[in-house]
Amino acid sequence: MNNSVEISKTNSSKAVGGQLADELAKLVFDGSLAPGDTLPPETELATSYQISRASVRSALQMMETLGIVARRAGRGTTVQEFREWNFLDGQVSQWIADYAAPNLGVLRDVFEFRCTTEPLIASLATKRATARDLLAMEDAFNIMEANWERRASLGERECFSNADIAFHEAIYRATHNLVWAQIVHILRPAILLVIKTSNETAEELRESLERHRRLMEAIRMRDSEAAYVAATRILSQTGYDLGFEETPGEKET
Amino acid sequence: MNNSVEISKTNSSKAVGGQLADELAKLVFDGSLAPGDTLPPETELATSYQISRASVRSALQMMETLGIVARRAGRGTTVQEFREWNFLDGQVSQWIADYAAPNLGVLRDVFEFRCTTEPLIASLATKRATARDLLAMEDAFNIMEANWERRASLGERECFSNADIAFHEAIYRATHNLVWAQIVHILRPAILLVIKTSNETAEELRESLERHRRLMEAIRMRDSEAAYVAATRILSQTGYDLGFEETPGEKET
DNA sequence: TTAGTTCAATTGTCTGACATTTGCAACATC
DNA sequence: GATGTTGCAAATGTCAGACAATTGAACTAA
Repeated sequence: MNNSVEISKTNSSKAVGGQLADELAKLVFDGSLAPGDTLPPETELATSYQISRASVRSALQMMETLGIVARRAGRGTTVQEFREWNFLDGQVSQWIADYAAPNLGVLRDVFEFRCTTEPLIASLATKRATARDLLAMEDAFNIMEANWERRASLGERECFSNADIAFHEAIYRATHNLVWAQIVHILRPAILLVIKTSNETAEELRESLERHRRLMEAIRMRDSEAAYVAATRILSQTGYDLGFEETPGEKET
Repeated sequence: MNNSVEISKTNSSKAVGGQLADELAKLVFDGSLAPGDTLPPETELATSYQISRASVRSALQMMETLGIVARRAGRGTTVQEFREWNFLDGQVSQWIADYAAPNLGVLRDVFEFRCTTEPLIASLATKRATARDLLAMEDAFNIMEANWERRASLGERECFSNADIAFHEAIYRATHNLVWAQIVHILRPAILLVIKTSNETAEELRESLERHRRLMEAIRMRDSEAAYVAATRILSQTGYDLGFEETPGEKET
């Protein structure tokens, strides 16, 4: 195996084991390695990437803990089925966001999950949000607002999408419930997918911003029903952008 | 440090690293090691448990990946804050079930989460459940029914609680959504807590069984509203058993 | 005071060896 | 031929010892 990527001990903030985990995760998430496939043995990975077997084991141990691969003495390391992947972990969702093909089945499930839960989360947030939570939402919203015109250009797009993610994260955290706070990780790949997939016009983006503003205001005013509706509308538009729903969802009273 | 538990290479199905991870997890989850505390250095753990440093590192790597500890070169290994723990992971929730004090704050959040979501999950399950899903629910229910009388005795209690867990798991899985399927892991510590905490009479247990039966029937009949109500009632009783709610929740029409 | 230096402690990495597990093939036995 | 046994090769698991890199604190000098 000839690898295009060098793993360096000094030229990276990450440890060697972590770098190899990134490389292997890329292969798994972009489909080069499918569930059931067997990875090269540790010794081969070590010589191939020119690192020690200890570092290889560190990487594989990490991926095993995250449910992505399974290791058995004497047999080797095999890629696990999707359902075994711990994709509510922050590292895994980051890998999905970075490497996964946009049509990964998980992402449709994530959208359905958001449709079911986010209106309730928004509603719950109206009852729990502190000043600090509102500030986090407002900060994120302001960055979105300041960058929406430049969403088309690739450089600024990341700035906008990070703010979009931060906005929704802030709502999850405003529930002050540890379970919702964990689930927040799935937002990153989910929202990045929308932005990569959809090709919204300037007018549509302005409307999207307005929907976010309404949700934020509803939470600020502790208006539970309004927050529920506002969250539903944002997701309805998201579903339309992803091609999951027919109507843009702006027709309700 | 003198350890009461031996770590053996042969007398256990688990690898040495995994055994040490269990030991350290016990210390963390029962409160002997609090967030912010520093663990002994790797070399000390190695001599203390009489295993190699490689195995110690394997254990610590696992706990780091699960968000329970953080390691920094030169500084050592410290216990992370609760919110960093990846308690939607199966291993972590198992540790919570096995070692955590029943008053762990997370468990209250888990209960709130269940109250918000399980009626919706039950409702969704009515639309998705396959024959195989119904079978899994029925199998679990039958085991509960066969063991409810013996719930009091400690030996049989585990049999009942495992069936209880399996019953609720089956409903989550019946959504055929990967996200809900991941979240299923929090059920084990949550349900074990109820069984450990509450001291139900035989009559109350019979009523609990009846509530479960109604939920199962509602899902079988694809009656979305009935499933929603049935799930709500089970949780209402659960909240009462845990001391979170006032009324047993059987008064609705 | 402040900036730089040294130093001890700890995790990160490397190397090489051996132990254990696993599946399979060859073989022996009935 | 069917079946049980043995031996072997491949892979992960564990061990031991050494060195590298990182960090923070104590120390020193301008």
